[in-house]
Amino acid sequence: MGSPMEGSIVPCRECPLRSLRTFAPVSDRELAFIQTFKQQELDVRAGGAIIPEAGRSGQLYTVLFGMAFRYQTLSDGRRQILNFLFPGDLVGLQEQVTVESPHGVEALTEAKLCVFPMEKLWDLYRQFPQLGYDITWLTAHEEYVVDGNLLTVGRRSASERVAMLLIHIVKRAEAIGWNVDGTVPFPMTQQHIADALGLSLVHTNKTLRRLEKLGLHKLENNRLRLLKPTVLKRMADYYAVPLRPRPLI
Amino acid sequence: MGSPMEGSIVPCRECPLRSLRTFAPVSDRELAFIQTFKQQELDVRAGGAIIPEAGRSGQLYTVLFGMAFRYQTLSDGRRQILNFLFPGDLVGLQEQVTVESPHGVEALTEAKLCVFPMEKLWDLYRQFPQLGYDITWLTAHEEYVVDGNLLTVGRRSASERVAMLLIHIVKRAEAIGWNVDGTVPFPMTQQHIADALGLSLVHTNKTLRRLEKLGLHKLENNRLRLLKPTVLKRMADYYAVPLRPRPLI
DNA sequence: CGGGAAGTTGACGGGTCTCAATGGCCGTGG
DNA sequence: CCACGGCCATTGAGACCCGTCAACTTCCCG
Repeated sequence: MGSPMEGSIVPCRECPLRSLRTFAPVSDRELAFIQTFKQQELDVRAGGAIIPEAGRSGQLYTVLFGMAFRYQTLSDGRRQILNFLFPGDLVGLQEQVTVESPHGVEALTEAKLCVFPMEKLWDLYRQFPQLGYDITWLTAHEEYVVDGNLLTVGRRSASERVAMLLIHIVKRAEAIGWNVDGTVPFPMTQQHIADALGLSLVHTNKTLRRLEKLGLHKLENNRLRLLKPTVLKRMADYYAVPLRPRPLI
Repeated sequence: MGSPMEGSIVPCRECPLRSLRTFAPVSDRELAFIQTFKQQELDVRAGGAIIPEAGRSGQLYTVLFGMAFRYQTLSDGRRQILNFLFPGDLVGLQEQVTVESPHGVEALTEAKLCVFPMEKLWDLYRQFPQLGYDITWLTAHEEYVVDGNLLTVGRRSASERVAMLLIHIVKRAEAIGWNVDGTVPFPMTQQHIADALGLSLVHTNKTLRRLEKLGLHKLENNRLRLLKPTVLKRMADYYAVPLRPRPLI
């Protein structure tokens, strides 16, 4: 998943993500603006907080490398993971909506994020309407992902939920070239999976083991391999939706 | 909830929603543009489809009056309601993200919607950056709502879910002046509630009855009255989050 | 080696689901 | 006018999926 380069900030024109086909190209002018928009970088360790659940950060973040997740908790500690974040994902916009932070964001692995100041967001909309539209697009896309998670948690059985999660993780990982030799990184603990799927830890474990014993997938060394993707997709009632090329800011 | 005015289109400068304090003011220039952006109006009966779950509409909609809901279904018919739509809510943006429609939108009551063509969306971003930002805001806000629903469905018990729904409906209804004499419109059937909360119809019924017998709320004539809002809020672990003034397009 | 986090497994209880039957309301048509 | 059918709400009984409790193992890192 890469490692942080201490001391030096990655210039946007050399951003390793842009060379991926997943991301739509940008003009030189736009790229130059994004470079000025990028205020700094944020390095976090695995398990570190990116946005605390209480309080405001007043900033936007794009995941540069590593994985993270958005979550919300009840006062007695029950936690729901809203979605997982991959490189290229934008976080922090929802803070514009509420006065307090509506959710927490935590790193799943060691990660690096590009930091953008909210104050310059207005310049972006005024000077580069296309980038403004791209931000809307990214927000709508994230909502689309959360919609899917809500369908999963609300209407799928435990096995179906786990199957869905496995497929989804692989799909997102593949989009950014993380499929190496048929396996993708899988840094989540079973507690993360349980919190994402609305299940208990114990039941998550049993369901995972059952699917693994059925030979549908294999989890080893924090990497995931789908052995029978077709069966998993049928089980989850999954069908791929073609996406437009994705903007990157 | 008002009734449709056959034959005549509501001019944006006379939009009955704008006089509500819930919505942020706009400049005259912006209002004039919104007027040209508004292509037509769409009238739907209760239960009618606004956006079919398959296929694309290629348009944006703002609810002018009435209620609706977004949903997604599995191939065997299981349905999850993603969120309820109130006047002022914007729908249709997510279609930009996928090639096919990611969700269906259905009217809950007789309703009227303002229709905007996607093609002119680009003009909006270029000529009126503030409106572009507003659209992002509305999208982020809807995601914030869906986030909350995901927490509810994933981590709250049946009673807690029902309590949460009741509070949420009242809050949204009050924001647009629908609180009359301590009651708000409640057009959903128990099947809608079940599909929104990820519960079965039978269990939804029993839970509703239990809370009602406890004297926490009263449902009558398709209107809802909260009798013990404090108890309901404690039960749901609800706490109000202050929102910024809301844009209206 | 020691200790804590993560994973695994069994037993048991309970919350929720499914099946089934009934009654109320209302629009339709005979 | 009333019979009828369909949708919605209500309620009971039983099954089952999933949660909780508890104990143990494995893994990892200091």
